[in-house]
Amino acid sequence: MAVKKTKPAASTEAAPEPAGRVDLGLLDGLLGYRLRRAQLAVFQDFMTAMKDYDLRPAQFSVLAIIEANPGLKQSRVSEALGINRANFVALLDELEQRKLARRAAAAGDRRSNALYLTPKGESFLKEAYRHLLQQHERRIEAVLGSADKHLLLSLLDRLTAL
Amino acid sequence: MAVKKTKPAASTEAAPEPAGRVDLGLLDGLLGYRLRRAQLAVFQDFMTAMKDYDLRPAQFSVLAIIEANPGLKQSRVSEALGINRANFVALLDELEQRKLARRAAAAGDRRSNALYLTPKGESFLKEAYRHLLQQHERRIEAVLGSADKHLLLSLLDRLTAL
DNA sequence: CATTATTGTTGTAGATTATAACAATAATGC
DNA sequence: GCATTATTGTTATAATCTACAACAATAATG
Repeated sequence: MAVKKTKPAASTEAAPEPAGRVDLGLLDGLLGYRLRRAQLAVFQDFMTAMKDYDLRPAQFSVLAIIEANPGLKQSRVSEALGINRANFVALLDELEQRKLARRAAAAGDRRSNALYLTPKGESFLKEAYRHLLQQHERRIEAVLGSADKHLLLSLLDRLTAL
Repeated sequence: MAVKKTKPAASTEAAPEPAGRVDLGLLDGLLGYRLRRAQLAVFQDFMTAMKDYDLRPAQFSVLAIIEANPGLKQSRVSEALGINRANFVALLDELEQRKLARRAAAAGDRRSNALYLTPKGESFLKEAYRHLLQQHERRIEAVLGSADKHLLLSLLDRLTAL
């Protein structure tokens, strides 16, 4: 089928293929795209730092909310984190199996569970957070600096209120 | 079990339950958490704007990359977007079925596909992008302003290089 | 006290992401 | 030239995440 005639002969030195960088085109100006890439990088770094603790971002967030609001009802914890209450069940199940959190009877409502950290959960969270500051947040401040980090946080908050 | 003695009697007016806001605790200072919330809000807004076009962020990104790099090989497109090449197949299949993109023979490599937008894909992408600017990016600039948007973009890029 | 709402839960389906394997083809070493 | 190795697109599969419907127990309401 004469795919390759006599020879390409290179019109103007014809770069073989690697062709340098890929143009992002319309993507370049889209905030959502740049936000997603940054978020993936940060979560990746978070998970690397938490590898030894076997703690994913969602699990950490649940422990943190419970620590700051002991006795909060299960539905309100999931709601605060934007996690579907049906999906929250298995998430909490695992934290309970690992003896980091516990479901207790809620005073005055026999439908609800009041959530607490176990003593083990308290120390585990403290330790994980300490390690997170030393590894993860440290790397972030290395590229952002403290001032720009706080600036970024306030810019992000304005977006969350979209 | 005497769960409720005679009566709670309210120690200090004892707010019934709603208890105002939930304390974010350790989460409050974590960049990853704030980043994720912002990213979800922005993607949500993106999808709302693209509802009539039936275009998700990943699909838009593929079209945008192909438009900016016509003839780029399939593997390089997926690589540029950080999409596993196995998962990229079905993604591209759908765009091809919708006659927005097409696989063509790559010159000089019978293994590879060179990707192009169809004429329909070109106009569809242009139209979708126009609508995106008018709806989505407009709302973003309403809360950020142009200067802060560009500032945010540069801060995000520094994080991506983590 | 009958009706309606909420809570935790299970089951299920759709998306997303990662991995392994495979055939076709290309690139490389000798 | 030819055997070996690498790449490309693809399928299949599993893990994870998310959303939704349904249900029993319980609470709130009229």
